[in-house]
Order: sequence, then C-alpha cells, then structure tokens
Amino acid sequence: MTIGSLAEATQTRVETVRWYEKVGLLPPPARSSGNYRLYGPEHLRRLSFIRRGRALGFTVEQIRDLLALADDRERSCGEVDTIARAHLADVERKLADLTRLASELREVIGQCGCGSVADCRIIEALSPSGEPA
Amino acid sequence: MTIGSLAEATQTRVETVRWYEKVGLLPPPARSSGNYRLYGPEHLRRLSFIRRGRALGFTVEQIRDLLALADDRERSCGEVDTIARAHLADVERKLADLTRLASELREVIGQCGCGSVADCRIIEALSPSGEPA
DNA sequence: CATGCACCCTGTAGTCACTACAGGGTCAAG
DNA sequence: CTTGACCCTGTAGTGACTACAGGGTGCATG
Repeated sequence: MTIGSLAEATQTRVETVRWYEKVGLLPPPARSSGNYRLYGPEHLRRLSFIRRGRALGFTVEQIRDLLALADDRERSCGEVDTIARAHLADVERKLADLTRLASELREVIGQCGCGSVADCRIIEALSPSGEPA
Repeated sequence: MTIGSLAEATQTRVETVRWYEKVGLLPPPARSSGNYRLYGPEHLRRLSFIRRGRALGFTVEQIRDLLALADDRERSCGEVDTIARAHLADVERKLADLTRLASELREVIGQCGCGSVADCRIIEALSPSGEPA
C-alpha cells in the first residue's frame, strides 16, 4: 500500500500522513526499492484510529496517550476514561462559550438599522461605552 | 500612558499590544525620550474595539475591515452587517459541529465499563469497525 | 552616588495541526 | 521515449499570539 492509497482509504492528505510519521504517531513503514513508503494493514488500523480521534476533537497529544494505552492491553481502562472525560469537559466549555457568543452576535446584528456607519449599531456595540471607534 | 497601563486597562498582554502594532491594527504611538511607547485616549478606544471584536470571535482580518469601515463614517452600514452576519453563520456552524461532537463523546464515555484496556469500549469506539487498535 | 527592581525595548523562535510549495526522483502506460 | 501521475525530502507559512534572550530606562531607597 503506497502513501497515496493509505491517505485515500483514511480521508487524509498525503502530507498529513508524513507529518504523523514525523511526530511519531505513525511508525515508519518499510520502503520499496525506489524509496516509496509501503504500508500494511496495521498502519491502516492505526491511522484510522488517529483520524477518528481527531474527528472527535482529541488533540494529537491526547491521541498519543490513547495509543500508548491501547497498546498496553493489560492496563486498566481508567486512564482512557479520564482522558475522554477531560476532553468532554473541554468541549462542553467551548460549547457554552460559543452559545453565549452567538446570542451576543445575534443581538448586535439585530440592532443594525443599516444606515450610514456613523450610526451603525454594530460598530457602536464593538466600541467601548457605546461610543463610535 | 505606557504600554503597561494600556495593556492593563484593556486586559491585554503587553506583547499582544506590540503585536497589534506590528500587524498594523494599532497605529505606532509617540515615543518618550527613553524610547517608551506613549499612548493617548484614541489608542485606548481603538484597542478596546479590537479586544471586544476578538472576544466576539472576529478574526484579526475581520477586525481590520471593521476598523477601516468605522473610520469612514459616511459609508453605508451594509458591509459591516455583511461581515457580522458571515461571522454569525460561521459561529453557528461551529456550534452545530461541537454539539454533534459532544453527544458522540458522551455516548462513547457512557459505554466504558472500566475493565482492562483489552475490552475498553472507548478504545473500540475509536478503532475502525469496532476492532481494537 | 550606587544599587536594586519594575518596567520597557528589539528581535527571534515556539505554539498547534497541519498545508503548501520547491526541487527533485520513480513508475507505468502509450 | 516521453508524458504524467505519483512519490521523496526539506523548508516555510498559517492564526493569533506567547515566551524568551539580551539589553536599556526610570524611580525609590540606602
């Protein structure tokens, strides 16, 4: 399996696959006579894991930890649970922030009468103490 | 007003103030005999505008545009409205993404029986076709 | 007058997770 | 034998800062 096929199979860019190798998430594969990377099914599994983790918003460092835990199959699942819960808490914080932000934005936009900038409420809302910038 | 007071007044780091100057959001202020930056009330107003915009999630480029529009007070408010609406649409997209993500995470976490990694549902959920990594 | 300390200066490099080249090599089809 | 798709390495860029390193300034205290 060349890097192109692996990338296609996992919906990843070729450069990204090489980057995962560089930062140590994906082990260096064998090389062909022409120095092409040759991947096996284990690489496909590992890269799929990485991509799914990224899609769920885990950082690369969290995925590195999860991979290390997944490799050590005897270990208790507790640490995995801890990482996942910490991440969920993070996502929920961001969600709350964005919700607040969206409602502030909607309010600001609703006030715009669309006259001239001189009396634009959006600009006013951005300026300190409602004064134009 | 030195850079430190300005930074404190706007809840900004000193380095960030200097960075806004470097990228052209904040005009270069006068200098003291000892080469210290000296800011006036206009700088305070402009920096407050920038910080409020950032807090609302506008990018630096969007703020650059908003500042240019705000400076040209004759112009119609339409462009300001366009920028704000585009940003709101962006925020709403992110909000939808995060909401989906949080529910997926909650599901994954709920499945973890916290035994050994070998039968950890979180790891399985991250692996392709439910198979361990 | 000397010292110390908080503050300021410039400039560069690092963060995160990639992305985008530049400048070349390899391979299979026509 | 040439074309074109693919691959290689290495470096630099993205956004919005942040973190130094290595120095200068300004003011209070001894």
